[in-house]
Amino acid sequence: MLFYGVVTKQDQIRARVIALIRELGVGQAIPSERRLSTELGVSRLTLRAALDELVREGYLVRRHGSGTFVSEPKIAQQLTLTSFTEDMRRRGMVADSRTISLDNVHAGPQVARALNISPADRVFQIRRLRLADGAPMALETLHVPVSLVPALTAAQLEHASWYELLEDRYNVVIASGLQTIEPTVTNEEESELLSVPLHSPAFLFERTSQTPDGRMVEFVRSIYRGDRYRLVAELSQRREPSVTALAAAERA
Amino acid sequence: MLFYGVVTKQDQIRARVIALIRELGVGQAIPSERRLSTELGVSRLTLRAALDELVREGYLVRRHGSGTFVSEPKIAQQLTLTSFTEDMRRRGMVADSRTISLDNVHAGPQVARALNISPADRVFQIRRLRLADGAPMALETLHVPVSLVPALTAAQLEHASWYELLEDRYNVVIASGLQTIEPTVTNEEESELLSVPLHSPAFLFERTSQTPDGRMVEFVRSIYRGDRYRLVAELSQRREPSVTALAAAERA
DNA sequence: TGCGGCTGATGGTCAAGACCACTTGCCTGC
DNA sequence: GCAGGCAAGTGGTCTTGACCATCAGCCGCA
Repeated sequence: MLFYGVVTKQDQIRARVIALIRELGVGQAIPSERRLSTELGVSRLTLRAALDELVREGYLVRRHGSGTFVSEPKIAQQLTLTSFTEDMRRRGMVADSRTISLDNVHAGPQVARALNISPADRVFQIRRLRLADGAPMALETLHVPVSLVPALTAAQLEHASWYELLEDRYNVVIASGLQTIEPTVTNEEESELLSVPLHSPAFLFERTSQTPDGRMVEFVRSIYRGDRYRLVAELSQRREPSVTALAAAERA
Repeated sequence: MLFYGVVTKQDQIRARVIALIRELGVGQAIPSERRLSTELGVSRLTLRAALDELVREGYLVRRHGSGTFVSEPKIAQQLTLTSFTEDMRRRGMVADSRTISLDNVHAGPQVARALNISPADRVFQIRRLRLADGAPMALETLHVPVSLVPALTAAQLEHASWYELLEDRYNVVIASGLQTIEPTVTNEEESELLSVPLHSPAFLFERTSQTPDGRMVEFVRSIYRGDRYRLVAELSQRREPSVTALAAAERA
């Protein structure tokens, strides 16, 4: 019946529980499942499905026989974010960017395969030096089909988010992507641009991104300084959410 | 009353579906939910709960109105798992291990800080070469307080999972951990053990793990060969359209 | 021959209820 | 006063049954 997006009851419940979570403090218990389900007018199953998702995402912690509690804001899952600017912001640094070159070139075999286009198709090849707190952090080589962003200029890249530019000016929205991470060492050019000694340890990130309907948008190859950048991941056991902080807090 | 392990019906179903998946090829459809649920003698909801998990873990993909299919073996989400053996299994390789040394030593400053103990406390320092399909993949240095596993011997480490050993023999369960990842290059010793040239790119993983009540259990430092190992992360946009969609629906 | 709609099968969602396992605190009996 | 047991409340699991949304292929009509 509803044409505009299917909003399931579960999604509505999710939104209301999130609102509830915001009202409560960390460690506070939300109402019991049975109470919440009657209050919100849904079956316990539906309520649980919504809570399940919130638990998986780290908003809530369940404690069998005791209740469901608002958990510590989580930081994990660094690898789900996409924007250098956002990444640096989370790390408490100020991001900046310096465009080194912008060329209209043939895709060539590797880029063509990554973007699922013909090697003869034209792409913009953009090289940017990424700065954090004013010092070089990463060297980024971005490939994007000319057909997607025909009027792209270097000026547009300055002082503007690449993804906002895509969305606002070219109406291209990125929905998902695949990123691989390898260790490497810097070559001469990279060393010079990043201001590190030759053959310094570095991360090589390769990312492809696509629109909701599966069109490939970009292929990005980034070299991150190993001495300034590292990944952090929280690990948690299968279906054994971390009760640690809560338990400790309550003992205190 | 029931003391013996809790094996839920859902877990049994999961195991049977995984067996089914192994029999089928990538892209093949598994039986419909209704058929599977009657064949396996469980309700459709229970069956779905098991499938949900397998979908989340990447074994299956659902296609509304069409069926549920065996998906490409996925590698993503490396960072949520803890066991080398499991990691390799997911990558379709056979894991093995060779213990190089096992020593009872003082913790020293770095390990003490990681494990939150005194530098004078004694820890086992265990070095293991990790093999995948018979070839060296990683070099692991494990530190664990002697007080936690007083009777540990090298023999116990052979052909047994470290985490199973902890749980079964010493009743130590690991609930969560923190892992950092950096790029590095191999030194002489690492190069020799891993059979790679000197100064080869490699990952340096450092992990600390703790029990549900916050006791630190282990500090692990692993060097992974960069030419054989890489991380893959799927990126997906935050699931916040719920809010806007909800607003739209309520206006309708 | 082509195409459009119909139809059956599939996954997606939801309800109401039941019982189990665990936690907590009260309260009784010692 | 204290310890143990008991009971209420909580999350965990599972069932039966129902309807909706989507897909794919069949079949009849043009």
